Amino acid sequence: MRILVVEDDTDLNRQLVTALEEAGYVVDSATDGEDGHYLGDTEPYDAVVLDLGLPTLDGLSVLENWRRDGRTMPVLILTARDRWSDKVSGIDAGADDYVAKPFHMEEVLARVRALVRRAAGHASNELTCGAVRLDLRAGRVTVDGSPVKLTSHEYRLLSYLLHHQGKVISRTELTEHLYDQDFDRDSNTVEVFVGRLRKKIGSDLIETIRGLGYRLGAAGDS
Amino acid sequence: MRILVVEDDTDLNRQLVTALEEAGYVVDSATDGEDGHYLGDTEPYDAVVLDLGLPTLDGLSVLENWRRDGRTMPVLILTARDRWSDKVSGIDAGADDYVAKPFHMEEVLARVRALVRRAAGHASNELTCGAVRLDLRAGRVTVDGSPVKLTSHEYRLLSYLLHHQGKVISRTELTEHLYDQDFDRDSNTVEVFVGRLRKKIGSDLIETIRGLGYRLGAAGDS
DNA sequence: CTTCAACAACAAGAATGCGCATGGGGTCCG
DNA sequence: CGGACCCCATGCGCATTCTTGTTGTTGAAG
Repeated sequence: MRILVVEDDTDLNRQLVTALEEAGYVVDSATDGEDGHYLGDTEPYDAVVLDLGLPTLDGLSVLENWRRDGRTMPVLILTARDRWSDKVSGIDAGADDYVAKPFHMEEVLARVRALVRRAAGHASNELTCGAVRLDLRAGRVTVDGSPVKLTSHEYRLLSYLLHHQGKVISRTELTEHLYDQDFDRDSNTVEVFVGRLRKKIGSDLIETIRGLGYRLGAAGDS
Repeated sequence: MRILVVEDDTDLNRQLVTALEEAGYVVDSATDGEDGHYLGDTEPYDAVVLDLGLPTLDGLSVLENWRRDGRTMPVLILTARDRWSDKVSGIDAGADDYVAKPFHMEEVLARVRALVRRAAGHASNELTCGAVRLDLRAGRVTVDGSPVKLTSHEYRLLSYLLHHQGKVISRTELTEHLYDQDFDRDSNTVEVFVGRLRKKIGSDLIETIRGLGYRLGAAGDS
């Protein structure tokens, strides 16, 4: 999962990025409204953490522009406790959730988790497919009840596939969501990881759709 | 575990800090309401000892502000014996426990212990994981029944991990809770202590989650 | 039916970077 | 002064990641 953080306070920005990365996300960040807006328009994020008070372009405008351009990724607004009216305008502009500053990092993480989850249409913190079960909160994976040890990239890949069960995921989509901006596109890294994952969780789960990509779950054919 | 003490009587403040440090906590302190409020808002404490009669900003207001900002750490109120009504307002403001002045230091320590324990979801004063047993009251650790001698930092580390069994704890989280404000973040001190602790209590207990942090107990992997 | 091209899976080596052990220097204590 | 303890820096080992090359598979054209 790939997250965008737009926050001008460099200190807080770094904190957010660190915490999100520790939680297993791939994170890009911007410190002003224009950069943030550009990134959100051009890169496919699974969620955005957006501060409202930003230089060069106000957070609300950023959000409004995104929505006008048809960007639908979930957005978590950071707002000062006393700026209550912002919340109302934020709702109008298309925000999905709020956290008031100052906040507990834990709370932001929980809300981001919920946003990503909901955006993919899941209700619980556990994703399952066949014998595979992934606990988002503890970051733990089990197959048939017995725990499986995954490296961080394997975990991210599985998490993304589980969030989009039944959908055909192209290789480009995977690289875009599993890596940050600058990544060498022509390499078969993804295939290698799919292979490893299959070896660990069973090869019948991830289906290859030749020429298009991969699909997890949903025994349907094409 | 990291504790915040807010108490304007410098004498009492020092006593509290000393006693808590001797009990194995990392302690920050403030002598007026504003400083205290700021610290509680910005640093991640595991518990707070809060006097009510404070200069610049009343203790109750400090507490109310914290709660309104979503700070959920347990707070132990110090209140004068004859100000009974404070207790009621304190409950409303979100306090977790009380001690009436004058008090026995032992009582404060016991209550802080209980608060930290409950906040982590434990009922007893003994934390165990596998063969390791930690007695919070006596500050003693045994492995397979035989006592183990830990230095104060080793003890703090183990205590924190035991309080958060099964959770992945990042290095940043550890430094934040095991050290006070000013501490050089980029050094491998934490790893050194994890290494020492493993040598003393057995290396199979603390699991390394590469790139994320450490986890104690819960044999599951990810 | 054969051949060829495109694509995917796999294997194995190379490179990166993380985590760990070790030892020195500093500080606080008796 | 000596000892215990803590912090920090260096260097090594190894897990993880990435690349490269080869083999296998599919589908269409000759």
